[in-house]
Amino acid sequence: MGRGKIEIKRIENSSNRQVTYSKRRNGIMKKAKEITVLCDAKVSLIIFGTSGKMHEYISPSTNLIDMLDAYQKATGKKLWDAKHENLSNEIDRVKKENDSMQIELRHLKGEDITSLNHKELMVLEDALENGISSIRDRQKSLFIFFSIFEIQSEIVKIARKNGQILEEENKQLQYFWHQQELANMKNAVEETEDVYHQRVRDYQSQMPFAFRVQPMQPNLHERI
Amino acid sequence: MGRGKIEIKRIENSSNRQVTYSKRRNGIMKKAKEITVLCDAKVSLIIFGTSGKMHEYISPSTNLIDMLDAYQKATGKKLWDAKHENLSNEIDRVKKENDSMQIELRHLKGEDITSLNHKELMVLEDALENGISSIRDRQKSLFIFFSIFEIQSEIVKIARKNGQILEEENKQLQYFWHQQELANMKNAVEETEDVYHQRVRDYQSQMPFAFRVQPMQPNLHERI
DNA sequence: AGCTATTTATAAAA
DNA sequence: TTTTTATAAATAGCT
Repeated sequence: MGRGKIEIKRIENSSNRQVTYSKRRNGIMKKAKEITVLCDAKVSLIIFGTSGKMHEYISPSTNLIDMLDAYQKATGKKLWDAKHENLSNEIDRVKKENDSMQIELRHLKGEDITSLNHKELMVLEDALENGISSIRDRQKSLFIFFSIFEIQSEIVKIARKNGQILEEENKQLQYFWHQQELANMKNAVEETEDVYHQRVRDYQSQMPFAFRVQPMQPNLHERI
Repeated sequence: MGRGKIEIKRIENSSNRQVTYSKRRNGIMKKAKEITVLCDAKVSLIIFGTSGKMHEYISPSTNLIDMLDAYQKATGKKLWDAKHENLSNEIDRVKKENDSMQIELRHLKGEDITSLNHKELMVLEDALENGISSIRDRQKSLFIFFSIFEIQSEIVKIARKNGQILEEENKQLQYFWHQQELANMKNAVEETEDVYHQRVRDYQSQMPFAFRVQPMQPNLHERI
C-alpha cells in the first residue's frame, strides 16, 4: 500500500526506516483503538523503536496490570510471580520464626505446657528461674541506687542542719547529682517512686549491710 | 476499506462483530510482525476478545518480561512492584511482631533488662512466677501419674508374688495399662524416665500424702 | 471460510 | 516530521 510494493524485511536506509516506523506505528495504534471500539476487545500494545522510545496503547476499559493478570491466567506463564516467590518465602520464614517464638513465649508463661515432657519442663523451669533471679538482681541493684541517692540526700540534709554547707553549695551538689546520676538512671527511676516504699521492705532484708538505709526523710520524692 | 465505510463505534450485531474482530485481529498481528521486521521495533501485543480468549504477539527479539521491565523503566509506573508492596508490608509487619516477641522473650529470660523500670520489672517477675508455678504444677501432676503407675506395678508384683494373679491375667493387665494409659501419657513419658528418680526427691516432699510412694522396685523402666 | 468492491494505510517524494 | 499522492493492503458486506 504505497507507491510501490515492499518486501517485509529490515529497511536498511535508516531515515526511511524511521519514517516507516513512525507511520506504521501510528497505523497500528489506530487499528488497536478501532478494534477496541468496534469489537469490545481489550488490547495492550507496547512498542519500542530502535531509539528506545516507547509508545503504548491500552484499551480504556482496562489497564496493563489487569491485562497481565489475565495474560498469566490465560497462559499459565509466570511474569512477576518469580519475583514474588522470594518475598513469599521470606514471609513464610519470618512467620515460622514468629510461631515458634509465640510457642516459646506461651511456654514461658506456663501456657500450653501439657504437651511437654518432664525434660522439657525442667529446661523451661531452669530458664524461668534464671530469668526471675536476673530480674531480682536488677531490682536489688535499682534499690542500691536508690539507697545511695537517699544517703547522699541525708548527708546533705545533715550538713545543712549543721551549717557546714552553704545553701549555694548545697544547690550545686544537688545539681551535680541531677546531671551525673539522674541522667543515667532516668529510665530506671521512671514510675518507680510510687512503688519505692512498698518494695523497700521486700529487699531491705536482702541488702548488703553497708547499703542498708534507715531513711530519716522517707518522702524523698518531694525533693527530686 | 471495505464495501462500505463504517463508523468507528461498537458493532451491535454480534456475529458481525465477531467476524470483524477476527479479521482485524489478524490484521493487527500482521502489522505488528511487519513493523518488527521492517523497523527493528520491539512489540508486545496482547488482545482479549469478548469471549475471553487471548491472542498475543511478542517480537522474537525480546520477551514479555523484558518488555515490561523496559516499560517500567520508561514510564516509571509500577506494575508488579505494586503487588510487591503488599508483600513487603506484610513482611515488615511480621518482622515487627517478631522483634517485639524477641524482646519479650529476652526479658522473660532475664536479658536486656537494664532498660526496664521497677514497675516493668515487677510485671515481668509476676509473669515468671506464674509461669514457674504452672510448670511446677504440671510436673507435680506428671509425678502423680508416675506414682499411680508405679503403685499399679507394685500391686501387680505383690499379687504375682502371692500367686493371686496368674501369669496370663497379669499379661492382660499389663496390656490394659499399655493401651489405656500409656497412649495418653506417651508424650509426657518420653525421655522422662532418665530423670525420674532424680526428681522424685524434689517433688516427693510436696506430694499429697496419699500419692507418696516408696518404690519396692525402683527400676520401673525395665518393665515398660 | 472465500470473494471483491471499496476504504484505508502507507511508500516514495517533496 | 508532515503532506501529498499513487498504489498496495485491509476489510465490510455478501455468499
